[in-house]
Amino acid sequence: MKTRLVELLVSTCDGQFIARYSENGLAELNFPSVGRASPRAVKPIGVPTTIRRWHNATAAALKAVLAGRTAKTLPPLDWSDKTEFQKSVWRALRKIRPGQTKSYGEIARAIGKPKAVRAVGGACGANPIPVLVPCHRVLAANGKIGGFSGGLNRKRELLAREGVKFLAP
DNA sequence: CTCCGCCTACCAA
DNA sequence: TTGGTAGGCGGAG
Repeated sequence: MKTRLVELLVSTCDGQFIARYSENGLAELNFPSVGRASPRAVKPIGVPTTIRRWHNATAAALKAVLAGRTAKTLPPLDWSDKTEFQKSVWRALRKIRPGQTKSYGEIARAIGKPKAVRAVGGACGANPIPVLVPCHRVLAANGKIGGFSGGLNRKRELLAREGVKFLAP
């Protein structure tokens, strides 16, 4: 169950990401939008202690991944109201280490649905917590970069920082 | 039910 | 190699 989300910003070398928390954990992470931050984002005061702790973890993890390193700890992720299929895909994504990649087909096989390749792409596109749930580490079967809802340039950049080589689209 | 998508394997040039 | 494409599946409306 997810009602009102608490919005907090994370300032990084790439701009201000917006993190949204439910009572269960981090529910969404948005890439910095062109322009200024969401006016709805609040400062980390008057925020429940639990959420502040989660946010500290989010901020540290985000900066680590943006630098091409492994996130030591993640806050709890709120995937309630998501489908089982999506959750299974995202769980599989979390097992891919920085610098490693898998193809959509490999993810499909990993979750026991070898033919749901395209649907895996759909779940990646619906990932509400990019970067921390590393959908950018999924490439097309031919070694090409594949797609990315956050914009291919971001995917290229994230992969480059992890030292990953890929073929042109 | 229909339509669409961060895919793939396959076939024709 | 490159380009076109049918198959397959989950999600949204």
